[in-house]
Amino acid sequence: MHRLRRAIDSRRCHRQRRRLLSAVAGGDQQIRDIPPTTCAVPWNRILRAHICRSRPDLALALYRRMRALSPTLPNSYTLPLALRAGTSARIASAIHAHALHLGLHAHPDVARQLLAAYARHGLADEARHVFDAMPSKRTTMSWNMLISAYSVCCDPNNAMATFARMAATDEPLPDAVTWTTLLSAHARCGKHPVVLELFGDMYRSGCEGNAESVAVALSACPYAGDLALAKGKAIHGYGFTKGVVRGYLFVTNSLVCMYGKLGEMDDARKVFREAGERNIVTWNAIITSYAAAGMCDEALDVLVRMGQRGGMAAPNVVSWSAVIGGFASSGDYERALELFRRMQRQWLSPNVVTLATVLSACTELLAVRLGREVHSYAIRSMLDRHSLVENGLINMYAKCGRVAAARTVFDGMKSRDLVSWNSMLAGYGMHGLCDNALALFADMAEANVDPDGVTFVAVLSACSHAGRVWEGRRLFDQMMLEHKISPSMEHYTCMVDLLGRAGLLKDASKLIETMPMEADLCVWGALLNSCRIHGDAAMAEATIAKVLQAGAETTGNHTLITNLYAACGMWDDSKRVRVMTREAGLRKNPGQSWIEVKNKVFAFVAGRVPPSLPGAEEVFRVLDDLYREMDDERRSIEEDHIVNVR
DNA sequence: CTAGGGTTAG
Repeated sequence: MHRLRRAIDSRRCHRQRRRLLSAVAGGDQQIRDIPPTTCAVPWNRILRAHICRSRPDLALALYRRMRALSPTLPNSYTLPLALRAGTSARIASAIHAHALHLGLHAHPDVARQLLAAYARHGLADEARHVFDAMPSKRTTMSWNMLISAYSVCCDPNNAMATFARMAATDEPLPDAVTWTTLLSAHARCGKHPVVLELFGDMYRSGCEGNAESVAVALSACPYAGDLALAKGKAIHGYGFTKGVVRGYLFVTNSLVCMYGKLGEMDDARKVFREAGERNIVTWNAIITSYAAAGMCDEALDVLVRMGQRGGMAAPNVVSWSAVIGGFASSGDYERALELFRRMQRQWLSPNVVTLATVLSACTELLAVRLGREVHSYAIRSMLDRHSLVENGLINMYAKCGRVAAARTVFDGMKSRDLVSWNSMLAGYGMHGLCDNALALFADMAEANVDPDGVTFVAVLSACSHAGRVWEGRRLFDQMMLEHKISPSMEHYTCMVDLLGRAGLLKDASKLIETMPMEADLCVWGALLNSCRIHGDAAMAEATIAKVLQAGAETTGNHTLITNLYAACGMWDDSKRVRVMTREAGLRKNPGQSWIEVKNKVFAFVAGRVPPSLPGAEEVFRVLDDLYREMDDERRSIEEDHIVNVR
């Protein structure tokens, strides 16, 4: 019946099809001249042709034209084709609406393609709706598409629940694709331990591991803690026995990356060398491995070699971002920024990840000017509304002292994630704007965003800088009782600082005693600093005894203690520790800084007058003035603190 | 003439 009708349609529409084809070949203007028709078949053929030639834009234009001529023209063949051409969730919903209008939503082909389209774009609720209403028997494939929808929208819990629902029904069994989809649902939102557990479940259920699932499992290995390398090697071996290592690019790439992330450069290089085939991802994986191992020059070298080889694998944004990120995380921010410039000179467009990396380098260098330049670049390339860039901007502006600019970015965001809130709060905290921080913290609760440990570090340090003991104590309790966050060393450091600065030295030292972990140097340092501020030599002495007893024989520790004695006016003790330090053979690298004036670099080493500094006397006179001003400022702030505590 | 799964940069 179907075939007969298609034959009749075909003959009736033959002439129309030819006119359509020539109109389409002539470009978009001529599409408007296509005569009205009552037959969908010729349209469908051209739609299919466009999709086969990977021109979804032309296919969609044709579909729009078709509906403009007559909304009832599309049939059960047209809608699946249009859905395949759809490039956004919005288009998928529009075609769904057309299907409902035409009464074709229950047609098996239409329903299946609707489910596929919703899954591709991660509209899980809509996918679920179509799935539940599907007329035909549920197949493994339709289950897989629903699970995939949850995977795409980063909802591993519902992916798992759907998998459980599928397992509870006895008809369609999960296959390798079902398992792989479930694995990737967890991998893409960072639930790496679950990925490895599920990979084990998959093996135990008797499902054959294939290249795709092995690739996902390998990508999760570097996050498996102490057993990471052992697990990675086990899965490597498993893949080998299944014959999915050699000749499977995805697995090769996953292996290079896994070994690289674990710092096993020899293994990473070995897999890379022995790979029969390489693509851009393979090259980027080896670049990333070098960068992760801190071998940034080697990473750059590979990138340059890629460029010289020419042809197939030219370096792309990922290659460049990886090298830039490598330099940035090794602390060489200047090199990172220099490479960012070089990348732009090669006419390669940075993307949101590149910008986020570059912004973090700007932040560390306190390079607001360059940061603003990156901001304007982001606006021009329309990347400024992406949360990754926005969070980077908030962080950059806040840490560079432009708190108002940071707030402008924050206020302009359409949706704020935890990182946005934490960056803004930390910005207020580090500039002593405690009231702003506390107000924003209240807004955060209002917006139903759950704070995490980082949030509390930000607000607690804001309180400690402003001497707000009562608020700080309340927040600390709230963190533990309401939010069930167990305090980390950082939180204790904040609290010791808060209590100590306010002069509550006994409370601070009592808190250290009741801490569930061994206090580290930061915690002791906070207490000692408070002793210094309040001139409590006895408490300082007792504290130092405890630090020495804890036996942290590091240079920094000795220097800290020396300075502390000196600050408390206990010069004899200060000298004693200094001698002790020298005897222990510990020497601190002297602090250094340098400035560039007219292409000449002037270096300053702590405690040493530069031999060839013109106008040294003048410099030191200005410095003395500055010190005096800073001291006055400090004293007035401390007086404020005392007033606040009372 | 036909759906679903995979690797790299933060």
